[in-house]
Amino acid sequence: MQPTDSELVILQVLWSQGPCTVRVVNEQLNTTSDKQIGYTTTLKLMQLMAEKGLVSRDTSSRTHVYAAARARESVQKSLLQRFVDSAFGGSAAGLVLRALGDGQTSPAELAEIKRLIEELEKGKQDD
Amino acid sequence: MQPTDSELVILQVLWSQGPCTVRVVNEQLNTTSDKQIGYTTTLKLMQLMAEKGLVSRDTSSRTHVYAAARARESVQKSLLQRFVDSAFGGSAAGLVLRALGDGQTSPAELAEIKRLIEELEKGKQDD
DNA sequence: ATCTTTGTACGAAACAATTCGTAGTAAACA
DNA sequence: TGTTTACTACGAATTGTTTCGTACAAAGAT
Repeated sequence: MQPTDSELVILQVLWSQGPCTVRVVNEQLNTTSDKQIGYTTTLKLMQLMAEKGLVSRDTSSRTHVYAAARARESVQKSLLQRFVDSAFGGSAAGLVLRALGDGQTSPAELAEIKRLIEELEKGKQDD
Repeated sequence: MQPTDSELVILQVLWSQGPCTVRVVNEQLNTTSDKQIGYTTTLKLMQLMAEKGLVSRDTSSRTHVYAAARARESVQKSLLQRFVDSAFGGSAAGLVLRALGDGQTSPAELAEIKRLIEELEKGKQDD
């Protein structure tokens, strides 16, 4: 199952910080963004995420500890798949061209992408 | 304002076919996808899209004709911006690397992307 | 031992997206 | 002209997401 936008924000915290309590996540959200969000809102969201299987939780102590159930890369990949299909008619190349066309990408990043392309062209599959 | 997923599906029809009536769009949706959707559902959606400014409509004849209000490229660009921010922490390069890493991209497309990168490296901005 | 703090659970409200039924009207047609 | 068809408008049900208040229990402090 795919995370919603709010769920994704929480997952980002779990991915960068590792397993966290609700309080830590909630404070992270409130310091990172301008928008304030209530503690029980975060709690409820994370409980629903646990039901959906997006996160796992350790309930062995009173204060539960949550962890992302899937790796960041894996979730990004499936979100990307859906996004490419709906917005770019399935053409990953179309998306890439538009993403790079902005001139926002640094020379170093461009070089890295070029390197990847050259590897792909050398015949091998996968990253 | 950004289109929702369903709205985007309708926009895709309008972009590829040009201005259309509700009936044409609805038939397109029902032949393209497996899921059947009622005529009034499509109508309502397109009416809401007109209110939101996502489409314009010509009401001079009884059968209204709808057209996408913004160009495909422009909408793709803003959807992409949002997507990169929420799923890739703002890193377009990260997204590109993941999009290409699948091995789904054809050699011709890879070549085109490489060409774009080389142009960008040559110093110029824009696509 | 009591009071305060910190946690979970849960119900429900607020909002948004999607779906379709029904009503009414203009057009086409017999 | 009277009937059927094709269209728009609109209300409302349904579903999903986000929000938070309240209730209650465990832990910690006095």
